[in-house]
Amino acid sequence: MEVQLQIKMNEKLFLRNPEQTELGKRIIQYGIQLIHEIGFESFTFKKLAECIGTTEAGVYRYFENKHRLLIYITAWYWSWFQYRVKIETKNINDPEIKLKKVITLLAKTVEDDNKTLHVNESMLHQIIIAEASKTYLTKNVTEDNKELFFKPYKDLCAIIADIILSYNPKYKYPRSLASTIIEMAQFQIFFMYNLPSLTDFSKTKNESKVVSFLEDLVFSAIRKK
Amino acid sequence: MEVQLQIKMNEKLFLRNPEQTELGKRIIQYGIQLIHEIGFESFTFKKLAECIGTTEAGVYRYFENKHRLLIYITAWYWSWFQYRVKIETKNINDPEIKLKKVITLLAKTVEDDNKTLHVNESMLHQIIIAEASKTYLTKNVTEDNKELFFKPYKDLCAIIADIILSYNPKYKYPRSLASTIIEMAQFQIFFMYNLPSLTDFSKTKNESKVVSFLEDLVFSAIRKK
DNA sequence: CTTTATATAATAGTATTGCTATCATAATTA
DNA sequence: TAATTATGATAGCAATACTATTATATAAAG
Repeated sequence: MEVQLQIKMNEKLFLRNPEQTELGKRIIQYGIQLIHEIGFESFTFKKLAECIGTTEAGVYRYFENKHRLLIYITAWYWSWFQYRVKIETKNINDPEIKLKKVITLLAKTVEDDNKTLHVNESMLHQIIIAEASKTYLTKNVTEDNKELFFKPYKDLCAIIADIILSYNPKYKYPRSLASTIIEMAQFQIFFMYNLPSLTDFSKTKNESKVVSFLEDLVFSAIRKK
Repeated sequence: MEVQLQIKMNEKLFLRNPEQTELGKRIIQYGIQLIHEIGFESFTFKKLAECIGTTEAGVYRYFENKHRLLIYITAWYWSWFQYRVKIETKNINDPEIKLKKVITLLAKTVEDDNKTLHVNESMLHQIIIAEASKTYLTKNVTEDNKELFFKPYKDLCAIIADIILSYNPKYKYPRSLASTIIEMAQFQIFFMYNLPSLTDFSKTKNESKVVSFLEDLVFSAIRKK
């Protein structure tokens, strides 16, 4: 039996649904690969088109511009991540264990999930680390936010905030702590590999250390005093 | 008596020292203004040139490209910030008070410091919040890091890590906590204004709340248990 | 007081980026 | 069989990201 995973995406993110055609799927697949390879700044639709044997105009039929494509794959990632959180924390009632599970999921390298054929999740995770902040660090944040482009990210933040509150209902900053965990999971990994003196993990380069740091930080903050 | 502040910048950041000429200073002054106004993505040397009454080629004589200019002003900001930390924590021995001072400096709006005539620090702070991550989230990090472009940021991180250690010499993650404080001071403020559901400060929009959150986070983590 | 160096202005030019538009054709669907 | 739909092929255009050349004004050095 084969199980396949389909994620329902915000329709305003694309001009034509890339999940529904062969070319569309290749745009996503090789888009992820190319951004990973050369970085978002050097990435162009022309290069992507050459890479998948179509024309620039062909890619533009699916996405308004490369920034929209980045938002699309980022939103896809966080939706997928939320699904993982749900299945991985299923039947766990202890909020401490739940929270630890989430932190591990956030900071540890993912293996490619074969349920989504054209998405390499491991590569995607690396893109999220290096590029995802660029989706919202723009003059368009407010508009893009109104279109609900960041909904998957915000929903995840709300889910984590809820776990925090169920651990300690009196903790005053559940959402800020949630967004801190998410962002720092990405940033500390990026720093560890690229600017190691900004972390304490320079020698080992082990994502478990990031997990330990975040767990210590979070549970110190929310432990009932 | 007039006191003026000069910050010695890494020579590799520019082609010609902008501090030493009139045009150079205008490039910095109006560069900050224009990036603040239209965002780094829309910012071009052509627009800047028009804005200050020179030509595109004129600006290129000072900076290799706009990314270098962004690194320059970011490095300037962190150098200046480090100087502020030094004078503001002078004669304070208690590491707790020191750390609180640093957090306040990080998260609270700065007033324009008249010691630096051509730099509007308040505007610059807003650029740091929205654009500074883009200096290192590139495929060039490693190279740029080797050229010491991020030294001011890393030095500040080390200074904060030292204060953390003097508060609790046994704390295991002083550097990661330091970079977390710095990054989160910027991100929580950005979220508060632009994606408020990622924070707990949506209604008040008050930077003091960010300070409270960070203080709570930091001192919970480093308090001796 | 002349020579030299320095800073800028003015202009031109080129490759790449970031698009939009049009037309033809192949493959599906009604 | 007709009508969509998806793609391919080609063209074109304005903006971006530079580099190069020449002229001129000014300041510093001899």
